[in-house]
Amino acid sequence: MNISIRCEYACRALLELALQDTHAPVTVETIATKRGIPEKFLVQILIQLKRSGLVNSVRGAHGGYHLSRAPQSITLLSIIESLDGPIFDPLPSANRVESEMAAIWRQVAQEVTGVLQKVTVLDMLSSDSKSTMYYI
Amino acid sequence: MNISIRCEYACRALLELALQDTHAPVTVETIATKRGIPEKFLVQILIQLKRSGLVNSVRGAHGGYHLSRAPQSITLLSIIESLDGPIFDPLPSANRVESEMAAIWRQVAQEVTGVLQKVTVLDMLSSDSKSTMYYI
DNA sequence: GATTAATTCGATTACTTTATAGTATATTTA
DNA sequence: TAAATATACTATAAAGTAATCGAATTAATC
Repeated sequence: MNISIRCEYACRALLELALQDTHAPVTVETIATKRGIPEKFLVQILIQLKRSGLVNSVRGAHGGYHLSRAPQSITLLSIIESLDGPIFDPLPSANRVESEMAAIWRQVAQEVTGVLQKVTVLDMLSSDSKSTMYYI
Repeated sequence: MNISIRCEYACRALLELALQDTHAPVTVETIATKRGIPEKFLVQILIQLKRSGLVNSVRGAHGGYHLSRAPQSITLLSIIESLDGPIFDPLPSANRVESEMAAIWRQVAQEVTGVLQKVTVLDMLSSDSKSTMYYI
């Protein structure tokens, strides 16, 4: 029950993109340097975020990545699911068809989903000291 | 963001112990057989549950494991933390002293903690078809 | 055409989880 | 006290996942 470092990196990257209110593309290298993320790892993360439709990319000179929609419409749940797949899935009862715990796991999963849906990139932006000077 | 199979096994074992309303000890072998858990793996799990004070053990002939307190006072949070340590800890920002996401992660961790604290072994028992005939 | 930068692919390293085996220790019963 | 029962502990193997690196390819701009 933890957040993978992939998700942490993804959130940091999205924070950096969210600072570009003009949606101007930011290069992988810039994000990696400014947010302290291994560049090659970040590439993979951004590709997944793109496949899930959270970001878009522009190739070639002056290219890079930018958010595909407004920060307040990108939830923490969508970020986590983009990288790790659906939360609590598969249920830990893989070896049995359906364990005696399945109903409980489904209930917990639903409540956690609710928690993660309430948090958006805009919320992250508000608590990010690096961005405070910009977004006000 | 999933539940480990250790937690699943731990919950199944606790369900089995909770069926013994007299708190009579149940052997590892019995639990393993009835709940489909690898026996030697279960031993490790039960030792952890004992160290956390969720169960007690009796050695020797007619020994085994039993709950240390009432099912409704054992929460899912305490089970998960007994096996995996504190949830959302360490925060995924291990490489930085404190990342720009730390505040958000703490907030999410607190809300998830709340969800897991509300579920007890008694709740699990209620949704376990194997125990329905007994606990009513 | 040269440059810039994303995209894709393959391979590798490190770590964690899951599972098994064997031995030691404690308790009960006869 | 000997035998049987059952937990406690240690070590390690097997499997799976996470994280990282390098090189070649594709696409856009200048």
